[in-house]
Amino acid sequence: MRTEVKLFKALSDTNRIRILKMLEVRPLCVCEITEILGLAPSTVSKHLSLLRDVELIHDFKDGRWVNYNLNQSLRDFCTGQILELMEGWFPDDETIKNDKQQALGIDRNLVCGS
Amino acid sequence: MRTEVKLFKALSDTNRIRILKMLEVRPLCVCEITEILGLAPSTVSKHLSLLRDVELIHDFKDGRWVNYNLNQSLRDFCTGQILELMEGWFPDDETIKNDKQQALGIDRNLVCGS
DNA sequence: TGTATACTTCGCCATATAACGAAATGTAAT
DNA sequence: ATTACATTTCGTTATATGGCGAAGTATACA
Repeated sequence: MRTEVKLFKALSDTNRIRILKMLEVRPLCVCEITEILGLAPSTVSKHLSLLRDVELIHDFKDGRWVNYNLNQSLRDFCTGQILELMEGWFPDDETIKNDKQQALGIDRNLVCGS
Repeated sequence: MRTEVKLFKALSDTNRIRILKMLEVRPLCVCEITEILGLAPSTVSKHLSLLRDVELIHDFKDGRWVNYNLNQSLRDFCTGQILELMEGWFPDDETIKNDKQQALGIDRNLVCGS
């Protein structure tokens, strides 16, 4: 039961939900997510490591960037089911629509180190 | 998004998960749940009102008892989906198996006011 | 080798949460 | 009416959480 409670805890935060939903669009690096959320990098990093701990997301390096994407392998029963379910959620949420729009257009070379 | 975050928060606690799973067996009154969880009645009452707030459960009176059961009507998209999903979860969890066993056998006339 | 950039870890603070017991409320039975 | 019992509300306490900035780590480029 521990795992599942941790999974729900990971999902119990607006900013973490926003991250998951923007990763539906495409993989993003930390500074892109930071830019979209408007939080401190350290805060975003903490959210990401929490989401990674419960295997909702996965990270892979690309040079100096760390990219995050949704866990595609979905080995874990509960986690996979929840991610799949949430694909149909928030269709009309303005924040999420806006986040996704930004995720599409954002260019890390312009955003990072600005 | 508020609603969904509140839903996940409601699910982010071991005791509340236990309550939901024991209510799969049958409706229970507060003192029965209190007995099974081994918590103070005030604590259980608070958990129940939290679960009711997000419409995961429903209450109905029976004399001096307040019974709680799972929200059957499942009007809300997310809540219903989650409840349905969770029916397949925790099949081997010892705590939950034991809780359900107790829920089956418990008699409020013996348990309450003891 | 040194510097810039991306990210993480750490330490701190404010707020949220889960627990309890005591007191309040509501209902049933005497 | 009074008493007993079931439940809820309130006040308190300890711990968890989310936020930040500063310091540390890692990678690329000059």
